[in-house]
Amino acid sequence: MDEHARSVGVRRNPPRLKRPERRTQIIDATLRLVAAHGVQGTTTARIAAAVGLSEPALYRHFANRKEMLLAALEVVFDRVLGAVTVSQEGNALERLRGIGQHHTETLSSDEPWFVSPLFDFVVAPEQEGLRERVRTLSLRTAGAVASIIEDGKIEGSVRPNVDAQRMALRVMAFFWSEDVAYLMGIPEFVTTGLSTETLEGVLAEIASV
Amino acid sequence: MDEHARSVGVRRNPPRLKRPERRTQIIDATLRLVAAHGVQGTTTARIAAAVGLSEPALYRHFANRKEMLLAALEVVFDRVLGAVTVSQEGNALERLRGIGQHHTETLSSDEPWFVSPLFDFVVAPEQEGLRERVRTLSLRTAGAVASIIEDGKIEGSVRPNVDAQRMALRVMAFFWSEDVAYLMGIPEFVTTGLSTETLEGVLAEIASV
Amino acid sequence: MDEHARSVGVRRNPPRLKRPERRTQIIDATLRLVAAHGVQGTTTARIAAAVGLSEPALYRHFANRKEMLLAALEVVFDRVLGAVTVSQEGNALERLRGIGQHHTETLSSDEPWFVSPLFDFVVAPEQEGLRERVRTLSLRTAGAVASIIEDGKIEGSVRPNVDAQRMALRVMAFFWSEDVAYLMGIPEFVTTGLSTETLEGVLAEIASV
Amino acid sequence: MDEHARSVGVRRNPPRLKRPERRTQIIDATLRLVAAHGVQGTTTARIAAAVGLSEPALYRHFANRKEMLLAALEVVFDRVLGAVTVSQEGNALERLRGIGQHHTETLSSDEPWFVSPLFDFVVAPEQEGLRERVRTLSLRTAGAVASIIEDGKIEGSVRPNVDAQRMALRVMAFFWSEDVAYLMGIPEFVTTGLSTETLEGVLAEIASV
DNA sequence: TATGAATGAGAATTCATTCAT
DNA sequence: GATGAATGAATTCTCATTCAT
Repeated sequence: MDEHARSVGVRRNPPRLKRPERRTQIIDATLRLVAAHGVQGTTTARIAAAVGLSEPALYRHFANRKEMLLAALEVVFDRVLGAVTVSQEGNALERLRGIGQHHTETLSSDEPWFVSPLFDFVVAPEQEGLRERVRTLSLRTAGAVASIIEDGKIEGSVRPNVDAQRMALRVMAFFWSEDVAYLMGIPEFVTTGLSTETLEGVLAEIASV
Repeated sequence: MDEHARSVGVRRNPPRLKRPERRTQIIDATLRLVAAHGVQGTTTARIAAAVGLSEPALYRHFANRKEMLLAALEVVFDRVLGAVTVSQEGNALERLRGIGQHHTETLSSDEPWFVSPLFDFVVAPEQEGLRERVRTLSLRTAGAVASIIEDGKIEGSVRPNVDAQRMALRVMAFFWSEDVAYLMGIPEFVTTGLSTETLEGVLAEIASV
Repeated sequence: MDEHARSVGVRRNPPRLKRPERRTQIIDATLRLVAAHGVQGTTTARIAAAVGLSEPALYRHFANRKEMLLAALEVVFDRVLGAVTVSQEGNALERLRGIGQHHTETLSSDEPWFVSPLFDFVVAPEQEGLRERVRTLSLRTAGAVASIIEDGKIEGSVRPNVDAQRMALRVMAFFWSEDVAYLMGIPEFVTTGLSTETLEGVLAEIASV
Repeated sequence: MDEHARSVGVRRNPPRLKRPERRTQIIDATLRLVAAHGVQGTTTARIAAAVGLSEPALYRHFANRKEMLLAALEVVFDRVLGAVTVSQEGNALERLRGIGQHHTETLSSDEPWFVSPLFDFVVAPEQEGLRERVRTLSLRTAGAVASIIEDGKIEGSVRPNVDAQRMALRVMAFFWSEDVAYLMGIPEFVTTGLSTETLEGVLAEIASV
C-alpha cells in the first residue's frame, strides 16, 4: 500500500521540509504559542505538535528550547525595528509621528501579535536569559529612534540642544504604555487618542522653535 | 489525648497558628516569592518552606496553588490602591506628584515587590481569567486617580474643563512606563528623572492658569 | 470495596514503608541492579520498579540518581571495610592471612555480590563522580590494612623497617587480582590457590626474621 | 551525472575512502573515543564526527554500534597480545621483565588507551556476551606468557619444574593489579615501583638457581 | 490542624537507528 | 557510498496534588 501511496503521489505524513523552511516554521509556531500560552507554556511538546514533528526532531534545528525562544524573540524585534526604520518620509518629527501612528494602528487592529510575546519575554524568569536579550534589543530600538532625532537636529526640525538618547526613551515609553494598556484590556487608552497626546507632548518638547 | 494536651495548655512545637493568621502568612510568603522568583517560580514547595509547613498543609487553607496566587494578587492591588489613596497632603497636584514620587522611589529601591507579580498576571494566558481581574483592578486605580483630579477641580488647583477620566489614564501611563522600563532592565529611565518628566507634562496640562 | 479491603486487613499496593526502611530498600535494589545491569543500566525507572514505587517517590529519599549510586557504593565499601576490620584473632600476619582467606572464600562462593558493583563503579564515566569516591574509599581500606601492619610492628610479628603504606597497597593488589580474575571468568586463579601464593609472598616479605 | 563526474575523474569533496579503509578508520576512532569517554560515552554521534561522516553512513560499515565496539575490542586484544609477543630480546626472564616494563610505562603515560576499553568490557552486563570474549582473549594472552616461560625452561633460564600455565596467570595478575590501580586513581602503585616488586617476586620464583 | 508517603502528568533532552533520496 | 530528515524509546527530574493517619 505504501507503493500505491507513492504512485498516486500521496504525500507521507510530514511533507519533509528543507532546513530553512523548517526553522522558520518552528520559529513561527513558537511565536504563536508564546502569544497563546506564555513562555512557560511554550513547551517543546507543543512546538513539536504545532509543526507536526516529533520533539527530538526540533533539536536538529535548535540546540535547545531556549534557542527557539530566542529566535522567536529576535523575530519580534526584527519587526519592531523594521517598523521604526521603515518610515522615511518627511522630516524627523513627521517620521516619529508616523512611527507612533503605525504603532497605534497596529494595536487597534485585530491582531497585534507581537505585544503578548514581547511582554512574555520581559517577565520570563531570569534564568531563561530572555530578559537580558530583551534589554539589548530594546536599547537597540531606542538607538534607532535616537538616530532619527539626531537626523532632526541636522535637518533643523529638532532643537540642537535636545538629548537624543533621553528623548528616545520617552518615545519608547509611549510604545510601552500603549502596549500595557492593550494587554490590560484598556484599549480606549490607545483608540481614543490618549496615548497620542503623550507622544505629541514629547514631539512638542523637541521641536525647534 | 490531643484533646488533653490542648486542655492542659501544653503547646506543641510549632505554635499552630489560627486559620486567619496562617492564611495571611501564606499570602505574604507567596507575594515575596512571586517578587523574587516570578509566578512560575512560586512553587508550592517554596511556599510551604517559607511558612514552615508541609506542602499538603497549604491545602487546608487554599483549594489550590492558583487560589494562593490570586489572593496574593488581591493584596498587590490593595497596596497599589493604598499608595494612591493614602497621600492626603497638599492640593491635588501635589498629591499626584507625591504618588508619582512614591512609585518612582519604590522602583528605585531594591525590592519593588509589586511589579513582577503585577505583570506576571498581566501576561497570564487569557483563559486563566487573571487578565480580567487585572483590568478591573487597574480601572479602579485609575478611578482613584480621577477622583483626586476631580478634587483638584473643586479646590481650584486643576482646570475645570479637564476630563478627569482621560487624564487619569495618562497618569497610569506614567506608572506603566516606569514598570516596563524596570522590567526591561532600563532603570535609568526611572532613576534619571525621565519618567518624571512625563508626569510633570501631564500635571502641567491639567494645572489651572 | 476499599472498605472491604481495609476491614479484611488486605494491604493496599505498596505497604507504605517508613523512611529508613525505604532508604535501605532503595539502596539494596540499586546494588542488585548495578550488579545485574551495570551503573549505566541502573536507571531510576528500574530502581523504582524494583522497590515497587513510582520514580518521583525515589526523590523523596535521595536528591538524585547519583546519590542513590553513591549510597550503594558506600554500602559496598562498608562491607569490604568490615571484612578487613573484623578479623581480630592472632597476630598481624595471621589476621592479614585471615582477611585474604575470607576474600578468597567469598569469591569462591556462589554470590560474590560486591565485585561486580565495585568494578562497575570503578569504570563509571568520570562525570558520575563515582570514581573519585571509589578512590577515597579504596585508600581508606588500604589504610585499615596499613594499621594492621603497624600493629604487627608493635607486636613484633612484622619487621620494623617495613613501609606499611606501601605493603598495604600490595595486599590490596592481591584483592584486586582476585576480583579481576573472577570478573574475567578465570576462577581457577582464585580457587587453585594461585592468588594465595601472591599474598603469601607479600606476607613473607614483611614477616620478622 | 554522478557517473560522469566519476568517469572524468572529478573528485567530490571528501575523498570517499574505500570500504576497508573506512572500516579501519571507524574502528580507530571508536577506540580513541572509548579510551577518552568510556564505552558509554562512545556515541554514534561522536564516532561519526570523529571520522567526518554522517551517523547513518556508519551503518554502511557496521550493522550497529555494538559491532563497532566489538571490532574495537578485537583491536585492543591484538595490541595487548602484540605487546606480549613482540619482545624477543634476551632470555625468557628478560623478556617477561621487558613486557612488564612496557605495561608499566604505558600506564604511566598520559594515554593508556587499552585499560578503559578493556575493563569496560569486563564489567559489561552478562547477557551482552562481551565477558566471554574477554575471557577467551585473556586466556590467549596468558597462553602467550606461558610459552615464554616454556621457552625459558628450554633455554635454561627458568627452573624446569615450574608450572608455566600457573605462573603465567600470576604474571597476568601483575597486569591486572596495575590496571586496577590505574583505574581507581592510585597511580602511585604503578609509578613508585610497587607493582614491579610483585612481578619481580614471580620472576624470582621461576628463575633457575 | 497537620503531616509522611506517594503519585500522575509532564518537563527537556539524548541516542541509536531508519528511510527516501 | 553517503546523507538529510526524522523518530521511538528512554532518561533524569519537577510539580501540584491526594490520601491515610
